[in-house]
Amino acid sequence: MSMRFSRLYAPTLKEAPRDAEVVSHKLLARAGYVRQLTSGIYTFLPLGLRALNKVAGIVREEMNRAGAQEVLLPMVQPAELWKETGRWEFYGKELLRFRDRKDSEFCLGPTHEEVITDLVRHEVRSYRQLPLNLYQVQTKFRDEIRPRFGLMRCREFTMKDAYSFDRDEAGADASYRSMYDAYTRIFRRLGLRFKAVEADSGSIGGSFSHEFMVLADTGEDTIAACTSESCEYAANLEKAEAVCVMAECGEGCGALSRVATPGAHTVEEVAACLGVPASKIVKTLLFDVDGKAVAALVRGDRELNEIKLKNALAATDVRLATPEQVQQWSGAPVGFAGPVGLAVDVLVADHELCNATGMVAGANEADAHVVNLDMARDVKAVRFADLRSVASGDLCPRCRTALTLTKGIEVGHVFKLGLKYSEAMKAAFLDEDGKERTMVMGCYGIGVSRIIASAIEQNHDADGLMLPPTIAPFEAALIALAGKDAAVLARAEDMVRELEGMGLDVLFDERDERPGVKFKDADLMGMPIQLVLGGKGLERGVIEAKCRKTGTRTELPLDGFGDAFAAFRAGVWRAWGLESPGR
RNA sequence: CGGGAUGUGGCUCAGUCUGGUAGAGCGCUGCGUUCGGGACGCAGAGACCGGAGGUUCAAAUCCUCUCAUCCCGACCA
Repeated sequence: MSMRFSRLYAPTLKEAPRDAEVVSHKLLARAGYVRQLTSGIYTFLPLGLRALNKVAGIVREEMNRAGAQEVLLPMVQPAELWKETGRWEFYGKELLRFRDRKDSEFCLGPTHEEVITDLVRHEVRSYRQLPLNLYQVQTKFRDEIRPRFGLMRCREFTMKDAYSFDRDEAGADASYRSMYDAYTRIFRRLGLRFKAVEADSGSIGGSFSHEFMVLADTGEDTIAACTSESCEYAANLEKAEAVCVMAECGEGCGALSRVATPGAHTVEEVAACLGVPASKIVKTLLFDVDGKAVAALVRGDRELNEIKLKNALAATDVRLATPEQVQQWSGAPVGFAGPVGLAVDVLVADHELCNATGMVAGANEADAHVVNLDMARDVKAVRFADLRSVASGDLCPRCRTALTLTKGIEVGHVFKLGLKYSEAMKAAFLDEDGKERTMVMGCYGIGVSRIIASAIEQNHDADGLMLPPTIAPFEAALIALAGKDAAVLARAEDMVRELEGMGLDVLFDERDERPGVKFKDADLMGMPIQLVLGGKGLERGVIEAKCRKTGTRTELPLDGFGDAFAAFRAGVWRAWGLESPGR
């Protein structure tokens, strides 16, 4: 397929819109791929849509190869289904709700577990119909509290979501594995540098999950990965297990006593005031957890991980206590809470504090702390759990090598759901023995529109986008520097047809523009291959080829162009870490 | 929902402090010259200064309210 530049609706901008902050948003807007309509909602222009469709195409191929079948579920969903699983109440404000003319309640689908489970429970009755994996590429709507980062965190976005139904755990595990493998193939084919990591399963629920992260410094998520060559451990920071190096037991210390620490609220201030390292301080953080007062303790030099706290308490809502609550529970302003004599419902501490002695903690009164705190001796009714976030250099929970932290953008997520939805919605079948059993589910998402943004976050330079050949709207841009030279234009036309014959999508820049303008536009738009045909080149029988990613330029002979180009093209694909283009 | 910022031709911005009736660059239209890395000259078109109310002889500018967008935080595939 080819397109003439003069007819392409791709309004490029010399300057990025004021509101664009992240690189991908700036460049997508400048290159004429997308326009923002309102906060978190974008229009896809022809180039953007072509890229989106290229990604979706690869996703479809690999999903189909893995045995999944495509469907299209409604975006508007009735409240009844959501009430059945309890998510009408739990999903919160992110679920955009509205009423129709008959005053019935509906929502815009942020995800489709309810709808798919409803479909399948009506149609699947026998073990013979399982396993089943259905997927769709759909527009989702999530009324994010704060959409941001352009296409990275939208309210309206394109997602591929798949749902598997199996007769038992073993089957569900096989489906999960199959999707995990399909995702690995998909992201490889897309030419992205990515990593699969263990993840918290969040509000979707379920027993275990992996996220697929595109590695980019601008990512919102932090990944903890093992640095050992032989170990594959990698996890989202929310999930990464901390290895507890226990303090030596029975070291003993003097009696608990109170000391004045005027104005020392933070760990740093207390450490400076008393001349102790932060690791000898017990940081006491107060939370309102489902309405209960909770104190969570971690070492002063550690960061509390709220997700871990939430999971440790099997809670649904965790929020930091307000200053008023802190005053009420600890009897002191923020900064002076400590585990001794604290009026809270639940006291949890990180494993690391289990045998700690000689610690410093808040005294639960203004401007005072206690010293010589022995956790085992002085703190009663405390539970221990993994509460802290791992830090760079911490030990890998698998192999005890050092961990490293990197940033990533979540572009895919596979969950093993288990029985959560099938039980709530009674999705059951009869097995060989005529016994009724509940289906075991999994769900698998890919952020299709987010992939475009993440590809750019990962690949761009001062001149514009650089897109992998599998994502770019056109694999090649052919620039004809014709001027008044009709021969150049005619030869370029022939070349477009030849390239199409080789299976390429070509953007043919036949505009009567100055060369500089055409070069700038081509670089900005990021097509992986640029071909430049000019009058002088035509005389000499050559055409210039440039790889957008590496900047490499080569002259290819017009005589025998096909073979020369095929070799050049293969080199471009290799530069992207991709296997040679199939037809 | 807290904190911060910004709304002025299509785009990026100046003008606001110190009120006097709107500017620049880019883009756009026409003509001419130019033509391998966002050319140049000449001539044009294009703005109820986010909205409402108020103060004033006079408001883009001062006051009040409001809407929108962006950033940080809380939150979230």
